[in-house]
Amino acid sequence: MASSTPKHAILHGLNDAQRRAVTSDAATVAILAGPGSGKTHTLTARVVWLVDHVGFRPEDVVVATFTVKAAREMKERIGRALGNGRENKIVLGTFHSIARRYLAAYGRHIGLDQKFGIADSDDSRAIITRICKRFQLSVDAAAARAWISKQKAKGTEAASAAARKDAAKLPGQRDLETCYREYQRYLETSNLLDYDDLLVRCVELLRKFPSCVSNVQTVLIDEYQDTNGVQYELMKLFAQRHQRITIVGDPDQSIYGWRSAEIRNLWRLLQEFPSTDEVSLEENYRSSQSILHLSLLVIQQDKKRYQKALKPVHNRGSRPVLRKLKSAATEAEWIVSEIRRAIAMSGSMLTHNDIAILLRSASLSRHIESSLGKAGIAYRMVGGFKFYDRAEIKTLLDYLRVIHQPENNDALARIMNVPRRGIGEVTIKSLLEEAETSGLSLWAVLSKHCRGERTAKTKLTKHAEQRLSGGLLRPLTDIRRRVGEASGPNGTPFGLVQMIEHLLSVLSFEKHLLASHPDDHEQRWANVQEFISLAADFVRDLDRSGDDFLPEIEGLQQTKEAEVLPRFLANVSLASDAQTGDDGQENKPLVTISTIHAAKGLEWPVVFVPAVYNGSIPHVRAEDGDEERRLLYVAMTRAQCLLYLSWPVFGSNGNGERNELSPFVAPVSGSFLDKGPCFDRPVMGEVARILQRKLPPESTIFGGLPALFNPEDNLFPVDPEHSKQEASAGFNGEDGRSGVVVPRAKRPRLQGPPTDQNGGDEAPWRREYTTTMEQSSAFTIASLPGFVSVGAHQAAIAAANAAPGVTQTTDTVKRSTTRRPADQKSILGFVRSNSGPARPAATALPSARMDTALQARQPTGVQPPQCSPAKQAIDPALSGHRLKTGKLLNRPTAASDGDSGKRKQYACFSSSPPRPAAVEDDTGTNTAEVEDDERPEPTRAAACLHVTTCNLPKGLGVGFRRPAGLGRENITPIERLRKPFKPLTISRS
DNA sequence: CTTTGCGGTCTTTTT
DNA sequence: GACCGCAAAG
Repeated sequence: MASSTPKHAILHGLNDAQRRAVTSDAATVAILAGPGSGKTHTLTARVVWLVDHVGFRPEDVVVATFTVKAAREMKERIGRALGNGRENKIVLGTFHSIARRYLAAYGRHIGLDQKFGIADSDDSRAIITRICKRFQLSVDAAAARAWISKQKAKGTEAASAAARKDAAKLPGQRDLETCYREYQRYLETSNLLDYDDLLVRCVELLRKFPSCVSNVQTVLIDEYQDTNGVQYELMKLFAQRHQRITIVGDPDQSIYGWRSAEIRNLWRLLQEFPSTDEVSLEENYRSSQSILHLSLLVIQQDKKRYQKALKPVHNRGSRPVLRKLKSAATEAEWIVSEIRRAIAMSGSMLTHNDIAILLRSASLSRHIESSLGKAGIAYRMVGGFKFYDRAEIKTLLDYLRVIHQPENNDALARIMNVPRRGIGEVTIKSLLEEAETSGLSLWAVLSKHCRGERTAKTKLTKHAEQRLSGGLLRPLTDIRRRVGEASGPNGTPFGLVQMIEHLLSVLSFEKHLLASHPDDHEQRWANVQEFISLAADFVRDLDRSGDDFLPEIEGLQQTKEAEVLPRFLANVSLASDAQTGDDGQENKPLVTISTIHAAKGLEWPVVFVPAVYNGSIPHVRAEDGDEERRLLYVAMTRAQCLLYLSWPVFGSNGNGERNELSPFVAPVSGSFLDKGPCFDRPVMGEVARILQRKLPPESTIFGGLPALFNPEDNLFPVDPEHSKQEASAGFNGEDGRSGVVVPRAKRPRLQGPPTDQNGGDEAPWRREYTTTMEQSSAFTIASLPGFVSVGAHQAAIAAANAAPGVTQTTDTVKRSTTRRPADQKSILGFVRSNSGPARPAATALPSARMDTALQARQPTGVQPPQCSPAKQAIDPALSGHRLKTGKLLNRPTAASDGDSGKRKQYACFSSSPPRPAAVEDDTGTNTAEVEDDERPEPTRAAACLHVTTCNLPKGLGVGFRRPAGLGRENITPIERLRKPFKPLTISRS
């Protein structure tokens, strides 16, 4: 074996199912698993396996993720495992960035100008608004934009089918189409691609010139449930040569439906690649049992979902909290008080880094940010406002874009009067119109006018003309020229940073800021400085690890991307956020505030999910209620040890509007604590075990408590309304029918006045027994004494598994089957049987083993790889994923659900984990084991406290470049491929 | 024609 | 609390 990494090292620390997924020799592998089951870890290991063990060249492996953050993390992890910087050769990134890379290299084959720019959402909005005005279209610009984006995202296959179907449709349709057409025409003349175009054009490229990807051996996709139509096509096209695809996903975490993500793509894949090896990972290594239990109670309200097993590995932990507060402001204060309490009562075992506040909308952060700020707690905000969205940064970027692409009318129009040049809105609009109707670019109109070659129809004052010519056109032309010279032999280097600095001085940018933002010009100027250092970092990282390397393919000309500027601009457009440099500010612990969407794939020991009221989750404007529920599920399953949901009873817009508890939470509200848990020794001990940390001795903890510290969560009334009889009683009606075991909501005990409860209560943390660190090893089972490292523990399990006689492995571990449990059907089978018209779901293959399931789809499996057969198999109701909760039209299972709550017979899926409350958590199975692979990276402190930037380790955002042709032996891809696959380590019967 | 000041309107999620 | 449209002053 020519493996650089020994096999056992790749597989080290993986459980059986993960191992099977990693080593599977099937061409297509689908890994379906719930949160915290090590999906990404498994995918990473498979990449390493494919490279080091199977022998694919890294540059022949494509790994696509959905978000920039995921791509960064993936790259870092692969880098750690692979070493030698080989991760830089892998074609790894978001779908959009990979597509851009291919278009930059080969785009001219499909007639794409090499210097194409990327139109961001602001650009497209502006363009579409203008088009709607000019053509007097009777459509809302925003709606048109959404429609156009949907059209593109559908993918060509679906689009052509749809086109036939609704040929004659709504009256608005015509206008929409006109708008679409004009929009595309405009983008083309400005040499711009919008986000969707990147994918669409790449599909076109790979379809017409398959040789571009002829080297690709295998394709791996993370968060597959979020792919949309085009991305699905793109995936297949990348893999067109060898059809080797590995996907990882979880239908329950599909939260991008609004961006045209299609869960259906999962069925579609299984349909089109019938011999796909399905692997499910069932152990949850992240959360405590009680967190998992409650999360499942929430997600199971969706009766149409494909149910997967999810087995907690950890101990029970403390029950999640559902806290009711008076207002959003109180809620924020309460969060601060709980953060302080948790940290203090853990003796600083927990730090701010361990805490996340996850929001449905970024705008909800206002109160929370101000409370944290008042309390002096440092935080960072992920998602929401972005660094590059700041006005001053956008202006600078627009200047850079115009330097790069003079024909970018929108950018030019935006900067024409910034800094002020005495040119108003009206003039600019008129000039833009003139440019568009005359077929010239705005730049051309202006420069011709100023040179006297052609007089613009629009009147310009002498003053404006002068400033335009001297302050805009000339300097930019000048910069452009100097960039050109720099690439010559002896030219003085005029790098990106110099360019920006030059620009700043030519524009007197600091003065401009002072004039236009007298209040906060300092902050804004600081942002500009930050921007410069970002650019410097980018240039440096480009030198170090390179970017955008695509392997050479024989007989196919690549366009080399030489210039820094276009790459910088592309990086900005495609990166969701800036990575700030390592400017001073050591690793100060920061609380994370994030949108739920941006938190996917991450985990924290302590998670707050505020604003769980109707209108926030589910959001008022949300179209798909089930998706909103999944969103809540994603948020809840980020938590490892402590989970807090909360909601303000009264809306914050003054007029005493009442909120309603989220309907996803209300039915199970009784399963929550109504206030923060008492952090006594056992509770904190469990936290420590889950996190594998050392809990300081009690003396240290109490010694460190500030004076007058309140050890309980009783600063705020449990029922802020004082009325004892309202609450959530109304929601319990459905429970019996839906079969969810819900303890009756407990009436919150009436609390005394919030202030004076301290002395009276018996101090709950002062237990009779003291559990010291040493004694706490007794919590864990004898065979694995004390706190062990993950690696050691995994090794122990592995060893135990290897020796069949040894019984000390826990039940949980032993049952970590490598396949679906006996009563869990293939996900494809699930779809099939659900789509059957009157088939009682419960009887459908009640004990289908995988083999039978496989057989079941074999006959139909041989199908033309078109989407039509797949469509047939999908229950339309399901594919829409739009079924309302509780409207369970007389399902035959309803009856069986009702009776004795032993083990629910879910319609054709597995035994599923809502563990009855009676299950003992101390069966000795739960050693403190943790898979830390999905722990968020420690992040650097922001430059200042309240900046909303996300700091990630540097050097990971950029792609990679390698001197072409270096270090590559003359082994053709084909020969590589011929290498025998390693036989499976796990026997399959 | 541009700038400034005022009042009414809305507030998802991301590449 | 930020953004748009409108009216009046420079």
